[in-house]
Amino acid sequence: MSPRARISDVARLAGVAPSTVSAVLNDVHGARVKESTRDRVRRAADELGYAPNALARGLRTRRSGTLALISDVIATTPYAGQLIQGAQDAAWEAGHVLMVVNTGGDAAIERRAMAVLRQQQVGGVLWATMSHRVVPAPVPPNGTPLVLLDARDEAGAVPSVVPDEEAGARAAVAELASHGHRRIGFVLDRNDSPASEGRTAGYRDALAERGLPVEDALVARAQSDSTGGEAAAGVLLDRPDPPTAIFAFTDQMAVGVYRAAAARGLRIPADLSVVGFDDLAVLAQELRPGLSSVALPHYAMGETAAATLLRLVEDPAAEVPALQRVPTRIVRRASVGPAPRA
Amino acid sequence: MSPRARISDVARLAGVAPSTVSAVLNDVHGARVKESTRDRVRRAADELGYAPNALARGLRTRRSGTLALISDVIATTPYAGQLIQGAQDAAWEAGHVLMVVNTGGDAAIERRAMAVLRQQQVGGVLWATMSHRVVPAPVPPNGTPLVLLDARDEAGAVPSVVPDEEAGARAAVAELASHGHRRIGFVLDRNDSPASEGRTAGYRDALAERGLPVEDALVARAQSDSTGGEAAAGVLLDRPDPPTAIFAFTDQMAVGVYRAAAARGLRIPADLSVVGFDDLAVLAQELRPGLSSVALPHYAMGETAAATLLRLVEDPAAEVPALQRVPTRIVRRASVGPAPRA
DNA sequence: CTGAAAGCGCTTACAG
DNA sequence: CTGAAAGCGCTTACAG
Repeated sequence: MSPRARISDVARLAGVAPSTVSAVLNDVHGARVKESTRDRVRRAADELGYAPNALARGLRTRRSGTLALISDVIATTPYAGQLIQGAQDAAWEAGHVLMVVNTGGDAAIERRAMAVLRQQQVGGVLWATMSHRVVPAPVPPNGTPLVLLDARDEAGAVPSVVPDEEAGARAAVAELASHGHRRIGFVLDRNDSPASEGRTAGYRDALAERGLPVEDALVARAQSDSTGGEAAAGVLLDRPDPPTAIFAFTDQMAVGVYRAAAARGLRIPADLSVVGFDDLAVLAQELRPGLSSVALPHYAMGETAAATLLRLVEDPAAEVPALQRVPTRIVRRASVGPAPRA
Repeated sequence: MSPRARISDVARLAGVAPSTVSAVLNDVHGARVKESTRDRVRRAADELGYAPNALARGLRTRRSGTLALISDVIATTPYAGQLIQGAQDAAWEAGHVLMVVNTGGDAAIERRAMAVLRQQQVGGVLWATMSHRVVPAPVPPNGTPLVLLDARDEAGAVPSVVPDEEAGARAAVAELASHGHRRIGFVLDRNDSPASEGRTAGYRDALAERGLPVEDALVARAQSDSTGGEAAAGVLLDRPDPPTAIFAFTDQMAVGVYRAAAARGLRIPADLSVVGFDDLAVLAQELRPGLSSVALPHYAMGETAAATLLRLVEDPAAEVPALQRVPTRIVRRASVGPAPRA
């Protein structure tokens, strides 16, 4: 077994031709081989520890059994690596292996990556960003199926998989409203990203559906960190008719909401309820009280994107949805309580 | 260009034999080809958008140009995905592509993974855990080089790359001592991991080197989260001769130290200085004051491990260090101040 | 200075 | 029911 066994070694040991070994081991449909011969072949393969050479097979069949994931960076956001895990698991399930390459956002590296992956004959490529963005559609190797992950292309021509920002925001508002809150504030960042737009739409819709006030005085924007969150929450809390609950654009902004509340002698959740977004467990569960938050479905997005890509790999003409929004999930901790009596 | 160009297409267009194309495009050392012929070949390759088929090349040369990274899970710890990024960058730099597979810690999946990677003819495998552990040495595909990442095998027979826990702890103590602290406490978890042992050793050595007190009364163990950190710090702070500074085993335990201090009316850093470990930016930078912390070198570890593996891939008999400890780095924020006057 | 031949390890029609 | 042949797209001696 030192030099790896080849199919011809198995054939010789079993006393058959290589083509018979191939037919048996691959369970070729319609191949008529006596059961006793099959047994001999399988035993010989076992004995030699035979495993087919994927390069030779791929060369012949024109299917390498590989998928690739190209991303700008991995894990700038703490749990975004789950995108890779989900994609890998789905690829693996389907008998594929996943190659990863990071471009650091550099267009030249990205072109080289596409070229190298083409040489490697990857069956398809997943193109991911580590936070939901709209991007110019990348150019895949000639004829290679492509799916965008956590990104949407400007033209909408490439199938893409993104988090359902809107539903996430609606769930946050629902959580607050179900505890009797009527004046629900929203603290968000200053960028015009799909995340901002989606969450804003979800927030307003959820309020409107319930007949709750949708007022500009309930929304404040600031930079997307705890300092910004503190400032924005301060603005809302200092208004004449302040909210009794605040939905924060991110958990980091929610940290600022906690600070703004503390500075004003407001207790959470007795005086103010808070829901964040992202579910950065390491942060949300260490706050006191623990922060309820809407979790981004990184793993599921990776899985969905890989599954979509695989359908395209099997059949390039397959109909796949242009845009799949993957549901978020709300993680309840202790930052939401009943609305205080007016 | 619809069907991909093959080397024979380039040869035909350039009016030479495929072997000449191969020699030119691969810059084969010692191949005598007229400069004018080289030009013709290169122009033809360009014109056809020719890129060699890595499967065919790998089959012939017995080098697939791929490396693999097997890990239990990715990104349970927020920034551990950087391990992958570092490994990928190093592999890429050397003209290799990185395949990843997650086993979820399942031994059966791991065996299958090794088998599949062997079929894929990977040149070498990186075996990673997402937090420094001692493990039974995994069995790589026959003759394939193996390097452990963030893990050490029981027998010490496999080259491995780990963080320098000891130096990290020494740096934390040095940071505190340089601000005049003499009674420096240590709050750690209850597991007997390489991390616990290394950081404990570093803490004691650094103290001893400086002639500072090394006392059991300055060390408290508890579970590895903020609740544990709070309890352990409470024990230390309530003792007759409490520390003026605390080194926490993790940032999460440091959060508990902050709470214990607040509960006792101690301000950070005026009354108590704190240094954490892990540098979970999302947490450390959101605390008030920002937490100084020892950062784990995930990216550098990934790079180092891949570089080591590549040496083994080039030359299986290469001498590589059995154990490489990668330096940590201290990230200063605002939780360390001068020791209060006694 | 360049080309023809063999072969890497498979699978796929096809013949018998 | 099974085997011989061809070929996937390269690279590597080797011949001239």
